[in-house]
Amino acid sequence: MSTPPSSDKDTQRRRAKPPGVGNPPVETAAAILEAAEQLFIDKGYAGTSVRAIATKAGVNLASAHYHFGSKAGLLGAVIHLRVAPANEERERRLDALERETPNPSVEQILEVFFSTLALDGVAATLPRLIARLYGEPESVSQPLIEREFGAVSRRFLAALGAAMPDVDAEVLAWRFYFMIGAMIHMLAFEGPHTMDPAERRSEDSLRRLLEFAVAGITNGVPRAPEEK
Amino acid sequence: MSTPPSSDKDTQRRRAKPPGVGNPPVETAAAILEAAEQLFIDKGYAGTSVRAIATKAGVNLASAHYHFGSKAGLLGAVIHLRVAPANEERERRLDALERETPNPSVEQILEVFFSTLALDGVAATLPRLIARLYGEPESVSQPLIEREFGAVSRRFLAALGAAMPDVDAEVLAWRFYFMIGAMIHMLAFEGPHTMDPAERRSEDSLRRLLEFAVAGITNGVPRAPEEK
DNA sequence: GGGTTGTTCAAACGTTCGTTTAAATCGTAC
DNA sequence: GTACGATTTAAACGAACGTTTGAACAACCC
Repeated sequence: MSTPPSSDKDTQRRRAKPPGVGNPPVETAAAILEAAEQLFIDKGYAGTSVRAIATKAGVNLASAHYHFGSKAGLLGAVIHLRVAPANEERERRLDALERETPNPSVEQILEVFFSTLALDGVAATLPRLIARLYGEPESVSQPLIEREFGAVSRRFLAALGAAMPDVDAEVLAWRFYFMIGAMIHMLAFEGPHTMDPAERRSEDSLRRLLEFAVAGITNGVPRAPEEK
Repeated sequence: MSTPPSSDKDTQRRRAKPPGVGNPPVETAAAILEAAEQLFIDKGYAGTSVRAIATKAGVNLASAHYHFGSKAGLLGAVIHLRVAPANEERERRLDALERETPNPSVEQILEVFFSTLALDGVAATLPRLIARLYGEPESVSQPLIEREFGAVSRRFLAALGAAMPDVDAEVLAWRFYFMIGAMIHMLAFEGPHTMDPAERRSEDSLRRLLEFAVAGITNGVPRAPEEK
């Protein structure tokens, strides 16, 4: 059952092993991560079995525990693999914006925040992965969310606060938090028209989301005061 | 193991049966629904076992299948039990608004939409239940979402369209959909400050959500044209 | 009373779960 | 070539899963 037939029938499985040639260890771990990511997205964490991951990756069942310790550890690794680079890029772009523009507008800040959703390498999976993470019970999701998003959220919240000095910090935090909800929702579920996952990250969708978010965050007063 | 000790120690369990006195059937089904609802909220659908539900409800394991056919059927029943009354009330209130006000504003319409979140009898559980439902894989959630929310969503979308005749229908649908995301997010997760579940439905939270939604839906042009 | 219907019960069905084990196999350094 | 650490393997662990079964039980009609 667990020995795949000699004919590797599709691209889903890891390369068929030439007899006697071992695979570099990194490949097994990478294959597990990739398969786990896809399945977590499609079925959720509780709905995905380690066996299904191992089968999809074309590796032995025990390899998942060997490399990642446990199913929960595997989830953490999958999340971190995708989220960390995207967040680093987010911060890098915000740094650049603040360097080039003395008083960046809310729209500019949010554009940076959303732009990473369309990054190559993360765009194909990250958004839905995040959305799924938020859908898990809080005991699973909360520690990971804080670990992965805590710092970057505070960073952007501070930048928005600087762009809107008249808005109370707590009020702003609420609006930011609603905005996150709108984003997660767009990434996770079908829009008003049926969309395939690629469509969900299209320029068009992101532009609409940006427009909505700017209006909500500024409460319909999009222009930052020219001078304070 | 499955026979509870004679001392019914808390309110969680069904009433201890006086020997020889059968319970009306409705009580068993209701106890199952109540327990299932709580567990689906806390652990999600895949994360909840029928055994856990039966134990929490203080009923036999087989009763869940007897009354609801399957675990999926039980989920459907739980969702419908809470959602249907809330949606009926939503439509009733919208009817009343449209009857009393010739051209209701976006804010008035959204206030009606959100107000049912604070209804007695549904407020304690419905919001988190909805949020959890949205977190499940689409194969589980999508049919239920369409069945339970399809009609009422189209109804409110039409009302919003009437209040904003200048806005393209597709654009409005997107904004409505973002708004749903913000709502779900607020109901499901901790806000910018740690909240207990009751806090999530407080007047304060709903007011902030309403403000955000009005700004987003109108794109910062809250006033409907006085006359067209 | 007997028969019928609806419900609850303990027990078990086969399957799948996350995890562990111990042997086999690898590349590499000696 | 042999010893060694790192990795993969087949197999099994006990537990939990959704579901089914058939007997017991309660209440009602006649």
